[in-house]
Amino acid sequence: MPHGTAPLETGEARDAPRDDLSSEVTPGAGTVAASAEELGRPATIRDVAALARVSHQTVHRFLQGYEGIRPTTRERVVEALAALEYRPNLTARSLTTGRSMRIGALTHELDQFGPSKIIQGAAQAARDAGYVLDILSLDMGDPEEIDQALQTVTQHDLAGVLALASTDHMAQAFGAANFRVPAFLAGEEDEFASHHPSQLTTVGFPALIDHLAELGHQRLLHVAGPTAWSAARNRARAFETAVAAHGLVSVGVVHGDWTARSGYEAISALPARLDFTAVVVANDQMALGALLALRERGVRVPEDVSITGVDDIPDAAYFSPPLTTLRVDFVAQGRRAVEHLLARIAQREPADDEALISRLVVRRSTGTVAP
Amino acid sequence: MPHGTAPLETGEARDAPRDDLSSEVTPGAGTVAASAEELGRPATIRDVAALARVSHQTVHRFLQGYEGIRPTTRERVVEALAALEYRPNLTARSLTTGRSMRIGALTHELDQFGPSKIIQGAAQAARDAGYVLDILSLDMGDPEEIDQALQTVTQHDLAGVLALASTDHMAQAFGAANFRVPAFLAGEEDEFASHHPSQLTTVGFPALIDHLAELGHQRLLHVAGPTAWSAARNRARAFETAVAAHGLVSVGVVHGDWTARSGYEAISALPARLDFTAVVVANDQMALGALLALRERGVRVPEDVSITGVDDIPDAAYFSPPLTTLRVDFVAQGRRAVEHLLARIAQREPADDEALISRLVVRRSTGTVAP
DNA sequence: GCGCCAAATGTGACCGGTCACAATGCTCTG
DNA sequence: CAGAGCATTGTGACCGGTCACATTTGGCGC
Repeated sequence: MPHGTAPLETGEARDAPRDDLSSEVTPGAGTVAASAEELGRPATIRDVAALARVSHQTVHRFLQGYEGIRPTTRERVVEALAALEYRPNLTARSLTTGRSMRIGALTHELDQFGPSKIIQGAAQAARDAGYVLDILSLDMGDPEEIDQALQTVTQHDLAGVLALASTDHMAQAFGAANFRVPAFLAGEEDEFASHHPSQLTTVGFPALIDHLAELGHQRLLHVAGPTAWSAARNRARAFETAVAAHGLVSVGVVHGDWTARSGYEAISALPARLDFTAVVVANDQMALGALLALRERGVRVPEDVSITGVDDIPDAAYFSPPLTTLRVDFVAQGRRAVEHLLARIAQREPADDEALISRLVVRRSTGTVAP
Repeated sequence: MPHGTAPLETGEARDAPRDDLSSEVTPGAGTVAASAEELGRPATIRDVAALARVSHQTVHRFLQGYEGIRPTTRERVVEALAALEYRPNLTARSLTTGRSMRIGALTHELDQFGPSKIIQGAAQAARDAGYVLDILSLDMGDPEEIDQALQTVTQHDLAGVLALASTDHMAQAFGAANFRVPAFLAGEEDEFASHHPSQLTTVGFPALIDHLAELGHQRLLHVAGPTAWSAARNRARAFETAVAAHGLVSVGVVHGDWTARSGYEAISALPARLDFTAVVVANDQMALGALLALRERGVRVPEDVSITGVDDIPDAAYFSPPLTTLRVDFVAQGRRAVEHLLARIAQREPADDEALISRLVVRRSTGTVAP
C-alpha cells in the first residue's frame, strides 16, 4: 500500500473528521477496503466507488470512457481502480446488456487441417477484438447431437454464432436454427449458389491448369472431395471450368472424403490402363494417398503421371516427391469470418475483405509429359 | 395453444373469479403470457411462475430437480415451462453462483495434429458434461499476449481453466497465473518431474525398440522434438531407456521442432557416412521429412535404413513407404483433461483414468538390417 | 451577490436466477 | 379436535454491472 492510499487517508481526514471518533469505536465496520488483499474477493465497482468517495455510477462512467469527469475526481477513481485491482465482471455486464463478449463457433472435423486452421484464425481475430471463441465441436450425422448443441448455444447468450467448415449438413442445421443473435456461415461458401467466386476459382485453378498445360498435359483426372462439402463442389467446378477454358480434356471425376486413405483408394480402383497424364486432387491429403497408390502401381511421379494438390499443408513440401499444390489461406478465412460476424453484431458494414490469395506452389510432383 | 392453456383458464376462473371483472376493464395489464409468442422475449422463471400460479421459487425448485412438490403443482409447472418454451439463462445463473458452465482452454500450435486432436477430445467431453470450451489460442513467445489472455480469462468467470499442449512456456505462464478457479495442465506431462510414466513410455517405446531389435538393428538415431515440450523430453528419455534396456546403442539425438521441415533438415545435416541402421523419430511429421531427406541421399527405406514415428497421424499410413509408428490417443488425452478438471471443479476425486493405450503399428518403413 | 443553466455526480431500480428464511398447509398423535 | 411437526410453498434480498432519472455543483452574466 504505497502512494495509492495516502491521498485517501488525508482526504478522509479532511472531509469527515467528525466520524473519526465513532470509527475508532467500531474499527472494521464501515471501513472501506483500500487494497485488493484487504478485500479478499474481486473488487466491484461499488468497492472502487467507496474507496474513491464517488458513486458507483461515476466509476461506471469512467469505465465507459465518459469525458465529463472532473480531473480531481477522475484521479481518485483511477487510483482506486488500481489499488483494488479492479477487473470488470463480464457476466454481470452480459446480464443487463443481454450481450456477451463471446462468439459461439460450431465446427466439426476439427482434426482436418483446414477446419483447425480456420478455427485458429477465428480464435485469433476474436481475441484481438476482445472476444472469446466458444467452441462447439459437432459430430454431424447425429441430428440429436446437433439439436442439443444448438440448445446449448441459445442458453449461453452469445454475441454471435459462427459456423466454421461448411458442409451441407452444417449449413442446413445452421439455417434451421433460430439463434436470436447474429450468425455467420464461414469457410468456403457455395460459389455456385452465391455467385462469389473465390480467388481459388478465379486465379488458383486457372494457374494450376495453365501449369499442367504448359507441361504438355492434355488428359486430366480430378479426385474431388465429398459432395456434401461446398468446398469440394467449388473445386470440382473450378477444375472443370479451367480445363474447358484451356481446351484440355477431363477424363473424369472420382470422389474421396478428404483423407489420404480415400485418395489411395480412388487411384487403386482405376482400371489398369490409365488414360490420363495428370491427376488434379482436391486436397493435399488425398494427393498423398494417390501418390502411394501410383507408386504401388509402378507409376512414376512425375515421369509418368503428374499430380497436384490443394491447400498446401506444411507437410506437402515433404511428400515424396514434394507436391505441387495451390496454397489456401485458411487462417485468413477464419479471421474474415469473425470480422464479418463482428460487423453484423455492431450493425455496420464489414470492412473490405482482404483478398484471400491463392497461389500456385510448384514442386516436384509435376513434370513434362513423357514423349 | 392446444391443451396447454386449458387447465390454466379453468383454474383461473376457479381461483380468482372476483378478478374477472376488473381484468376486463384493463384487458392486457396483469394478464400473464400463456405462450412464447405472446411474450415476445425469452421466458424467465417468473413468467413461468405466473402462468403456473406458483412462486418463482417453486419453479426454481422444480428446475433443480427437487422432489417435494405436490403432483398437481408440478404438473402446472411442467405445462407452463413447455408453453413458454422456457430456457434457463446461464448468464444470470453464473452471476449468482459465481460459476459458469464454461471451461477456458489455453492452447497454441492449434494447427499441429496433437493439439488439435486434444482440443477435439476436450470439446467433446466438455459438451457431454454440458460445458462449453472457451478457446484462447496463444502465440507463446509474446509474453504480453499471454498476459492479456490471462486477464481475459479472469474476467470471464469460468468454471475452470485448462492448458492444452504443454510447453514449458505454457506451464510457466500457467503456474504463475492466479485463476481463482480450478485449473489443469493437460497434454503429456513431464514424466521426469511427476514420476507418472505414460503407456507411451512404459509400453510404446519398449515395444518399438523391441521391434527394431528383432529386425537386427543395433545402432539407432533419435530425432527428438523441441526441448521446451515436455512430450519431446518424455519421448527422448523413453527412447534412451528402452535402448539401454535392450543393450542397443544410441548414436545420438538430434532435435527438430515437430515439423516435417525440421525432420528433413535434421537428416540432411548428418555427415555423409551414416553410422546407424534405424531412425526413431519423435513424431510422424518429422519422420515424413526424414523420409524425403533419406531418399534424396539415395538411402532406401527400409532396405538401408528403417524409420519409425510417433503419433500415428492418419496420413502416416500413406507415406512412401507407410510409416511404422506408435499410436497416441490424443482425443482421449483431451477428454481425460476435461474429466480431471470437472472432478476438481466438483471437488471430487477424478474417475480412474482409462489407460491411454499406446500401440505399435508396424508398416513398411521398418525392415531387417541388410547383411 | 443572485440566479440560471449546464456540467458533474448521485440514487434507485433492474437484468434473471439463487439463496436464506418465513409462512402457510397438511398429517398424525394423544 | 388441538397442536406438534413435517411437507410444501412463498417472500424478499442479492449477485455486479447498467440504465433512466434525480440531484447537486460550479461557472457565468447581470
